[in-house]
Amino acid sequence: MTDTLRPQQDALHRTVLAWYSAHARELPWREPSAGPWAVMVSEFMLQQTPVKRVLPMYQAWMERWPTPADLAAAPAGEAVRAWGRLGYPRRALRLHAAATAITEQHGGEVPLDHAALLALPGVGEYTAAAVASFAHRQRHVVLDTNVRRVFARLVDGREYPPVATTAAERRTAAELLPDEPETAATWAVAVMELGALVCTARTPACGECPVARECAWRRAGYPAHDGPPRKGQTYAGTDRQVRGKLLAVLREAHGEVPQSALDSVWADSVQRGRALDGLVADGLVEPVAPGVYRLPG
DNA sequence: GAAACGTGGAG
DNA sequence: TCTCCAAGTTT
Repeated sequence: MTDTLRPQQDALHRTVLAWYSAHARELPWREPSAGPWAVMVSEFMLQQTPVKRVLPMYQAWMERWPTPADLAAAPAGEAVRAWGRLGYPRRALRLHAAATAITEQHGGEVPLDHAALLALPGVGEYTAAAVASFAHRQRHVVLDTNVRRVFARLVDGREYPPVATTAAERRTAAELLPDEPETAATWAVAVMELGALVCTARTPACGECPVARECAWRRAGYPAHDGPPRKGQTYAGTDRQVRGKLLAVLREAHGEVPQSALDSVWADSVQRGRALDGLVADGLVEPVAPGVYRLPG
């Protein structure tokens, strides 16, 4: 950062960090006792999934598999089953695969290095940065949907960030990131928390916002989002819904499942077959004999 | 870069 | 009821 902006940034940092220390939620993966594995598990579960729904699954998961080696020792299908209705079950498979890689290639310890984290199954740019920052207290740009929205409003004066992450967003986040690693790590989670609790997507609580006075969006009079419409997702009638129904049957039946049990959840046999093939291709379902399926061993 | 990938709660 | 959205990753 430039020297002229430094006093301004220091003030911003202090304000947000003070807000965080007063308002941060107490979440199990933020406890001092939570190690890198706990952080990694929480990050996988939190991908596109609200905290409220993650909490109970997370608790059960960590009790059952307290270390990567514990999870790696279990069949992948057990991970898929324990994932329950969290959604995007491929995450369970990838978390299991990540645990296996950590056990076999990293001596059972979650890697410290951002690049090594990124190489793990299911770990993308965000999750690698989050684990390196939150668990290992390193300095990284952590850009999730909350942070992008906060900066879009605070810095760019827009209601929402662009559809896809841009270089400009990365630059903004990098410039605002405190120099000291420990401070940067807390700043990252603090901005995220601000986006989750105050600077929310639907109805932001600007009256509670510690940086409202500095907010470009507020200064501009809260202009409504203009750009291209934000992607809406349809679900009813899609292959996704069928996959969900099929996998639910497999999860709840402990053991092998006959074709007839799967046939009963969706009438359209063409779509049903396509969905089942997809699940098998993804490794979420294992054919054990003609017309017999189960979760992967 | 677009599209696929689950599920449930809130407004 | 129906749309929007939630700590993204992979192909």
